[in-house]
Amino acid sequence: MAYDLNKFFKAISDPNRVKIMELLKDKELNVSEICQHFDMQQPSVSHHLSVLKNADIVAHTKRGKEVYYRLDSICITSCCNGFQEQFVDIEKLSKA
Amino acid sequence: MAYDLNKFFKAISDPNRVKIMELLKDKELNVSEICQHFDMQQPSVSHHLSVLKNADIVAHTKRGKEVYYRLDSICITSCCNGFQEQFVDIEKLSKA
DNA sequence: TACATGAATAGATATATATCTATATGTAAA
DNA sequence: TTTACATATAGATATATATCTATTCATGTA
Repeated sequence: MAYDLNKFFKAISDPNRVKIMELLKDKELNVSEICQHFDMQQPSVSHHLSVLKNADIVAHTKRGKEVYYRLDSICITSCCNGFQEQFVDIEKLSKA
Repeated sequence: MAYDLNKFFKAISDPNRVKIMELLKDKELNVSEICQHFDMQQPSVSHHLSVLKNADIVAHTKRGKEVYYRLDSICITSCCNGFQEQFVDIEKLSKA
């Protein structure tokens, strides 16, 4: 099944999820560590993580009791580029 | 005031609005012409257009009774690129 | 095995948003 | 100067989503 671009954009259209992505920019973090940066309760953070995971924006690995999350940069790049290409004629743009 | 990236992603996270953007890919259309491609009523289409306009994704020009809408490719490009740069380390990515 | 801890899930509720109908506004033409 | 038409706005309602509390599940440890 083709990747759902709409799912990607729904996922990143929430500021708390974008903030999670920022936290994960260049390091893995587990759920508790992510929670420390928010006023939300842990289940809310877990909800946002599941939305991000469902859009393939993050991946996760369980190590012991903790679940570590990390960013999938390739997904971000391909979605952003794919969307652009869908609407922007590169040649036309370079003439502007 | 800085451009609100979240507003951009909220705007493009609705499939009907993305469809409007597709219709406007390489031509201007007025509201009635856009309506013909949807089952929604005209006020709903106007609502979506106002969301897109508010995010600077489309611009409009009134000519006589009609209001013509067109895509702002530069906004799309800069938002997609800006978002990518916020999360993706280009150098790291090219090594992958 | 019982207990403690980290994370996910369930269910309820509040908030945001998409859509509708009705109406207002602006413009051209009869 | 009325009338018709294109679009926008207002207000109501339905749907989606974010958040909360309570609970379950999984894992490690006493």
